[in-house]
Amino acid sequence: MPRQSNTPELLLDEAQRLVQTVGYNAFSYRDLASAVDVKTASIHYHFPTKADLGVALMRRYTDETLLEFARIDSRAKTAKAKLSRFVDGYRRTLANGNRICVCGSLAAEVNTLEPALRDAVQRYFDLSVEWVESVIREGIAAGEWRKPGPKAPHPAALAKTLVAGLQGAMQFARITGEDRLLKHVEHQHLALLGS
Amino acid sequence: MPRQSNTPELLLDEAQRLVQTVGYNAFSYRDLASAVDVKTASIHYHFPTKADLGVALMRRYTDETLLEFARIDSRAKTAKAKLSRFVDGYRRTLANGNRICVCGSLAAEVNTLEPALRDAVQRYFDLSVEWVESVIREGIAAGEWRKPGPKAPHPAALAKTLVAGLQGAMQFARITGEDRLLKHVEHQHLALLGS
DNA sequence: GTCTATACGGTGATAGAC
DNA sequence: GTCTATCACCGTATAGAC
Repeated sequence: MPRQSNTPELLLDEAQRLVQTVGYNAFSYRDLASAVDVKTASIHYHFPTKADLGVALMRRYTDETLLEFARIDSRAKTAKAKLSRFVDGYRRTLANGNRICVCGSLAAEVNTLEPALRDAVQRYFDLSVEWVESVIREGIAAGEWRKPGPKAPHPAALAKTLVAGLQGAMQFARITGEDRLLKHVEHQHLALLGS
Repeated sequence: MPRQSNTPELLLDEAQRLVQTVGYNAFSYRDLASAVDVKTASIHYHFPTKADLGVALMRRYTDETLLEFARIDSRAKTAKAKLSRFVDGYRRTLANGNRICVCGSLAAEVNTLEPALRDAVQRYFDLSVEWVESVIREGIAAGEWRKPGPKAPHPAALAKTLVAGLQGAMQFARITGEDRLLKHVEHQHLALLGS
């Protein structure tokens, strides 16, 4: 995904990297300034407050994720393939310098965030779960997976545990060095669906 | 679990509460001082640096968790009951003012932590997984659950996804208000074990 | 759009009196 | 053990020149 090389985008790139590696509260405008080679005053010109920067970051991050959902929907043929690509996104994030999901990071600091930023994080989780749940229902409708019952949990529950499980797995994996955890989470959910 | 009301313990109580609600980087000695009604200089007397405070907190937290594992081992009869009590600990934490696990919080900030503190977090995860895995193996040996195979994942994988899944579920639940997520994670792992 | 200069509270930490 | 006083630095943020 190629991005324009203007200052705001470069700032968001670096801000995202820092959120994913050290957290939102742990980086400063000075950190961004030195990385992008501008002065902090210039950052305030583009993003008056840090909350503005955070909201802009979440907007871009959410848009890109929704775009990836659409891309997966249009290219993957089976529901299983869609879930596989979905999980692969997390794997690639982790492989990219041991980053975790932007929202997995913000989730831990949620009580310190501006309301607008907190809302954006919640919305991201809602959108992710909504999409995953639709994929699961699609797989059931297509006969790929069994219907909810005594052995198969409901799509709504599976969607939430998958998203939450992947977030937890990324944080766990970053610390322990475990590299098969995301695959385990994926396979366990597939097993619960009967495939 | 009654605690002595001396200053260091009160400071650790408040530090733990803050780590679990806002994160390690988001609270200051001033926050602790006002909560415990001492001056920041007194905190430095007990814990010279913030890293010392963090390490002391992790030591106490880990010790209490190991004590709980021993308590569960001695009181719960079946492996299923042990896992249920284990998950209930997370549920109680979340019910106690929307707190998350100390280590789930620190995990998100791990790249900003002093090495000694980071090591303590990793050790906590290792100990948790180790205990959960032993419970799972015990349940399989006792015939409560089926052996690993094409349908049942290996104990090592299940132990890791359970711990990571519960951590992710707490963070997810705190934001979305979802209150059945921990139960879902527990039930799904039981289902994968065949019970 | 970017800069220099600056304001000003927060931060971990220390010295030394009691 | 706890206090007052103080430090040097870092944090977000702003004013105004270019």
